[in-house]
Amino acid sequence: MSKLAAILRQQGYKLTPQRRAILGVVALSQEHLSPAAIYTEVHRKHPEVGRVTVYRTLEILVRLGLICEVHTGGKEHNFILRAREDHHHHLVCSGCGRVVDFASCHLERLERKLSRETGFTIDEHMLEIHGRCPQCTGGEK
Amino acid sequence: MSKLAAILRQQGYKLTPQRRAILGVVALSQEHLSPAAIYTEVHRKHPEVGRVTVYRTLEILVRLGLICEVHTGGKEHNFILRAREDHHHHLVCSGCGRVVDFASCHLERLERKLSRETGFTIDEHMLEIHGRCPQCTGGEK
DNA sequence: TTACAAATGAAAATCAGTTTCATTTATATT
DNA sequence: AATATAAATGAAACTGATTTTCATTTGTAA
Ligand SMILES: [Mn+2]
Ligand SMILES: [Mn+2]
Ligand SMILES: [Zn+2]
Ligand SMILES: [Zn+2]
Repeated sequence: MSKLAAILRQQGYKLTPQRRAILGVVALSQEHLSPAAIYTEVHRKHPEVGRVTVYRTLEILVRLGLICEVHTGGKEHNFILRAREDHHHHLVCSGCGRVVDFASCHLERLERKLSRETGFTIDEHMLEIHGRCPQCTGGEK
Repeated sequence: MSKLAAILRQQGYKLTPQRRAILGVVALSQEHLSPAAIYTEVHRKHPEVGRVTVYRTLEILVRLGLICEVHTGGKEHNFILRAREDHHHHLVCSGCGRVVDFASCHLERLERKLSRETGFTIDEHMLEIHGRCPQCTGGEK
């Protein structure tokens, strides 16, 4: 039983063949994946898995913090396995979708300032930087 | 003739009543607006303006760099006049959904460092901070 | 005026994602 | 193993924002 499956089980979710299949695809991919891409991949080996189940499984994985969304600018949602660090940010290439992780962001001072000025209690932040990777820079879109 | 209208004209776009109306709404708003919100506002005074024209005009304004998109996390696109600030970020209350805007984020050094290390050309960043507003702090999830 | 490419909008299409609901199934309990 | 049952599933219908199509209108230059 995979790591993800074990966590799902432990959280009280049933371990269905459909979920196993989806978890397998998500866990093995190094790239960020759209629900459609996951569906296509899963469907190849397990034609009994429906699109709705892909969406629902992704929803659970996000809720449990096992995957996170990558905002790529397109109209589809994109998800990627969450790394273990608590700071996990993305540098996304708007040309090819390539994603570079980074962890340092030095937002502590900004957060303290905002907290002081607004009275908010700060829990977390989401930071994404968009640009073009070396291969996509130069070649026009 | 407004500033925006003049630029449009100068770029070879025809100055239609519909575009004047849309430009007026966008130029006067201090907030970021969705196409639907702009349509509603414009439609009040100029019922002859259709939704499609709102979308098409916004597309032109983005292309000319006169407005920019604000990523709010919702499903609608949101746009705001470009002139005002380069940076537009959100502090979001996870309790009640209240949103506070802020502009300073001091990510220049981080962006330079990432650019140097990865070879990426940096275009923009999206920063969202989540927490609980004064009214919601103390309450449960 | 005239000419005509540009612009418009009603309607239809698209497209990702969500909801509904009748049916199936994983798992805990006998 | 048999049973009970809430959870999970998927086909189909729906949603809501955006896009496309295309017949008609219009701003602008000549
Ligand atoms: Mn790239
Ligand atoms: Mn805002
Ligand atoms: Zn961070
Ligand atoms: Zn709040």
